[in-house]
Amino acid sequence: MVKMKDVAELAGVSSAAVSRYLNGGYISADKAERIKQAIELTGYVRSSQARALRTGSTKLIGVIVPKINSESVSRITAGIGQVLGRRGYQMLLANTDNAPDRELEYLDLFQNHPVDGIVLVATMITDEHRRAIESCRVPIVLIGQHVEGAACVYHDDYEAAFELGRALAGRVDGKIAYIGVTEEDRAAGYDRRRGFEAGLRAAGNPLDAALIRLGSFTLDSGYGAARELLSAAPDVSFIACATDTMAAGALRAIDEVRGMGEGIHRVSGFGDNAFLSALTGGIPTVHYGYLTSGVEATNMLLDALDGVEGEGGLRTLKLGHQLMNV
Amino acid sequence: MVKMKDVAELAGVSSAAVSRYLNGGYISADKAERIKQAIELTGYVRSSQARALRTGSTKLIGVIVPKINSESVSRITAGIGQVLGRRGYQMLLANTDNAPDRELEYLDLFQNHPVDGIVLVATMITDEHRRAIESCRVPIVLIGQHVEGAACVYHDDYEAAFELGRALAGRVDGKIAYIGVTEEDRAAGYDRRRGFEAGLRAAGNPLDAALIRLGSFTLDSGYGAARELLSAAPDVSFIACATDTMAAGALRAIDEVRGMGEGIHRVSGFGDNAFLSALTGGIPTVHYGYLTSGVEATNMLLDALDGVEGEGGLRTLKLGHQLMNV
DNA sequence: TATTATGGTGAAAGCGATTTCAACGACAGG
DNA sequence: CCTGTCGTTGAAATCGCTTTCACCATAATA
Repeated sequence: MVKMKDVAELAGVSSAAVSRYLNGGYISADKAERIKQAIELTGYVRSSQARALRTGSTKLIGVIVPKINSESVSRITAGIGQVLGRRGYQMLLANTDNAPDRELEYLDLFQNHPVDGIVLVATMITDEHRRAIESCRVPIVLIGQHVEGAACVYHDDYEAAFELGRALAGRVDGKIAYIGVTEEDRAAGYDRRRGFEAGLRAAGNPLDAALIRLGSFTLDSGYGAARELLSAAPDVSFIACATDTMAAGALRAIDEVRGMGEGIHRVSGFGDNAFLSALTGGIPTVHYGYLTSGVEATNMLLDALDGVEGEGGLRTLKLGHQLMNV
Repeated sequence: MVKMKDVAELAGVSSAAVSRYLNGGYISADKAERIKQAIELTGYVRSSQARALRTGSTKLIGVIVPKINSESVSRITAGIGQVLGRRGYQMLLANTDNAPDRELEYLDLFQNHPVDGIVLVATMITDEHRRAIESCRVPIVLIGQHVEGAACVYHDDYEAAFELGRALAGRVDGKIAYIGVTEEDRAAGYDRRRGFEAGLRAAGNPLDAALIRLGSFTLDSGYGAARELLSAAPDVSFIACATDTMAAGALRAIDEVRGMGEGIHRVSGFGDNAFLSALTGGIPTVHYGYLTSGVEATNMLLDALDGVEGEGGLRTLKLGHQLMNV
């Protein structure tokens, strides 16, 4: 492996000069030229490990996600990856498989390991999380949850759910049911349900608490909850779900119970899943700019790292949403 | 930041002893105990950067994928991540956004940067790719394509497509069309089409070359190709697609042209997408163990790295498949 | 002419681990 | 008593880069 010293010798300069050449310090034109040629000749590439040890920066960003194979998450990571690549960083991906304590584990791992910053695609934020985030030695940006005192990029789930509820209340005749997710997930659990309830109430069609079920983000859980709902309350005519994935499950359940194609106008979701939209022609749902949230969060993080002072810095950013098919 | 020397001083030993303690070298029981306590007391964690510089190993694996937000890829990465986590490695993810030259770029980047090995979720393998893989300084395993002389984990797309074609030929009455992808993607493009054609032929119902279209892996491209097919050849009664995603697009096209719900028994795909299956009740498709391929490839790579000699080493591994809903 | 900038330069000091190496005490065998 | 072996040990040499620092020309200013 050719090292900096070799290049320096070949070019007849000191390695300090080579380093300066590489990092844009004082260097005369002719030496720069000689160094450039020596580098080309030898095919030298600098060891990022030595560099990392010396500078303390690895140009690595840790990204913690709850589940890699989910459309929303993969769109977010696509956005993160875009920015990272453009700005000369790389992504260290950690998948927690929906286990919130593995988030903590990785938060810990990443600090003592080689990352310059962290993007956490958050689900549940416990006190332990808050503490871990607080005491994190590298900058960290959250996506998907709004946490006081932490930098975050999120969507206003309450407001979106409110609008969806209000819009649906008018269009649906008959009873509306709701399949949510755990309220420990503040955004997708608590905010969406509360917002939806408030929206329905505002439109004069409050949600019957007996018609609320809990799913677990999966298609099957949506299916199961819907089947149960349909047999417990056969007069339900619409099932709103906290995610498009669960909505797909509910759709299948309705189709099974009431005949194929019936479900399509009887469920709503969150997330504007492309598959779902194509296959159903579009159920009522909320479109979030997932890719954008990845982009924004990463830019925010990298700005902080690269010391772009500007107006920005680590802060909180609420992104817009869009009601679809209502 | 507490470093090894601090721990050593506190424990009254040399840092060499601490290092040996950490790495399992000669150390007496009482010193080991003292070191252990000193570490606990100080909360010492060793700098992976210094370690990487000294040992030349970073415990990082580069993973190159064509597109992060696709179900197959995210299942593969889920598998990769599982094994990596279990075996003490971390994943450096690179997303090429379907640009094969960015694969080369990353292959290059990863070699001179800090990875111990590479998993390449491959699409098109050009000669340049072959050369890059050949000359790669770290071990590399391919997923999804069979390349002579390289370690790879793949599925037999030809055989699977053949079986699907043969099975469908009997069940479908009327003309069958095919929407494929670029043949530069040997597995998903060339092999699937060839196998499918051969399967139909074997069942005495050969594919009309005029009914073949080319998509680009996206839902929209499947939709577009199907629309075009349906108007160019209105007597087509079945559209086989090279991916489930394109099949979803074709489904929408058929529904639009011939009425809702019509498409469901008139398309087939590859990949056994969960959404598609739930929403349609299941179109004919091929189930691949994507997660398994990630797991197997990663184990293979890590075995090679960790010097597990065994029967294994870098080799090629063909995984099975399963016809669904035929 | 005597100063002070100013653009360039290389020697050398780390960054924080791992690993070689020589050495040491103790103890067994000859 | 001498020698060899065994289990341990710490000093010191790297790993490959960045960065300070002192220093040197040369040009600009007083």
